Amino acid sequence: MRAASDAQTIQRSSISAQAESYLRGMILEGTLSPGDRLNEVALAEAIGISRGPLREAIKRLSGQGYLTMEAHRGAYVRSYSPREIVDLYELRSALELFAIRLAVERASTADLEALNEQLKAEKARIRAHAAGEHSEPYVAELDFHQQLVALGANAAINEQLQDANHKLFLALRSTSRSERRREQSAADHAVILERVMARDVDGSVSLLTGHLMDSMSNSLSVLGLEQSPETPSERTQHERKL
Amino acid sequence: MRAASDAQTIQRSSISAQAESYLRGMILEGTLSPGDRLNEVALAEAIGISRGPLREAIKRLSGQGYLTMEAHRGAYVRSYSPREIVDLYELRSALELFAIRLAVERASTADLEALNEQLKAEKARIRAHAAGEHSEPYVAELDFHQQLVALGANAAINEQLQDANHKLFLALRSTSRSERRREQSAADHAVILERVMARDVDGSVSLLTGHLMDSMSNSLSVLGLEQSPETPSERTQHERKL
DNA sequence: ATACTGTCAACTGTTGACAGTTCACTCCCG
DNA sequence: CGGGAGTGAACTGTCAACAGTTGACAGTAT
Repeated sequence: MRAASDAQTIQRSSISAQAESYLRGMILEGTLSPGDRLNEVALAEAIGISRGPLREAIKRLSGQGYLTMEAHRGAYVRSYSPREIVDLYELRSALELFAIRLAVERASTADLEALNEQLKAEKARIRAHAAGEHSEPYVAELDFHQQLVALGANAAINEQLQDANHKLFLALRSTSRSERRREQSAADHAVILERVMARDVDGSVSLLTGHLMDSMSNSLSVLGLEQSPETPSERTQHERKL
Repeated sequence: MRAASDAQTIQRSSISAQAESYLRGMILEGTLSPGDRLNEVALAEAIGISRGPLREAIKRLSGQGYLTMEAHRGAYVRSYSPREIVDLYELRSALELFAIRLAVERASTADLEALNEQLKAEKARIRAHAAGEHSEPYVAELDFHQQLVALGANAAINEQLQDANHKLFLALRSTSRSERRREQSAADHAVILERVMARDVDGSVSLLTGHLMDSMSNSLSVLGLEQSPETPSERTQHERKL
């Protein structure tokens, strides 16, 4: 743990708020992995605060779903079962497919063009990173989805989507994505955005549907899971029809 | 406040967990209204616990979005602007419209029939309650949506939907619904369920879309708001097309 | 050797006291 | 008589000590 020094440097706002973002950072960046148990005294000492504010931060994060708590046994970094991962993908689909309709309706042309520029820049960056091997590109890809949905101008949906994306990111951190996949993904984005700029609701929705499906099935296969733990044929069939 | 006596009686699990469900109860049942400030010492004393666990409960509820916190000024019961209410309605639509597709795919005929029976019973109850004036029927209506979505068998979506419904319930508590509306709503439910039982995806989706739109526009007009605070024509147009 | 029971260390849950901030009220000055 | 700085009560933020629970380990009986 890099702990204390960093926390000291922040030194602003309430200690419990600091602890919260510090902990969230540790979780999101992988210092704390799913399933890990949080030892209060050790953590508090490492951060350089007392247990009170730390406990409050833990409670808040558990309210947000990043931690689970067992009575008298402490807090654990939440881990996700294959089923829960599929559920999260579906949740994400529900939000994005609705949001893209809103975006087609509401987004200003200027905003869309700005996003388009950004997309081009990212494409170039991916090529440049040919063997660079950062995990950034995945974050960048999430960014596209996030920003596209943001153009739907619905704060509640944005918030939920960001939450779902964070959790998926956690659940899938271990899986690395192939160069090939990344380029495909970027290409998909471009086509989707093109349809949105043309204000084509049905086209946008169907392209995004396909993109989300690909993304899910790819992640699941990398994890060594079949598409659908329960009812393979039905589930696939459903996704196709959507 | 009825406070201490009740809390004493519970006496199980951790005090902070007690405090949490106690507080959530007060919020959901209206003892605490949106905008109210929570005084820690007074609340703690009323419940009969010390401030530590109470603060933890507050932090957890704020993580779940029921409370907002201002530094050195305490916790407030979250209140919703008209815009946020519209956003919540859209979030709910996004979740339900996706979930009903899942339900059409996955729900067992037996489960659907059970829900159908329940619906009939409720219809009868609404008639019986002619001038009974309970707020229950609204809860019952939420129940239908909740259960229908539950048949989609996606825990993440269920959870988010329940959350959205709770928040809408809070935001709209003051508005009372006419007898006429309630019967219309129950009738809608019956038709929707009928389409689901026929495994008709498109029919279910379009009926549910209409039902959700009606529900939203009705609530907003009761609140004295126009459908869309921002761009009336566009927004309405969008909803129609959906 | 195995199963059961009692003990102990480690950790979480809770409390009351202390420190710092905010807000409202008062008092003074223009 | 109105407005602004000063003061104090009330409240939130933080801490360190205390109490209760859990799980593991060792010791004993079968």
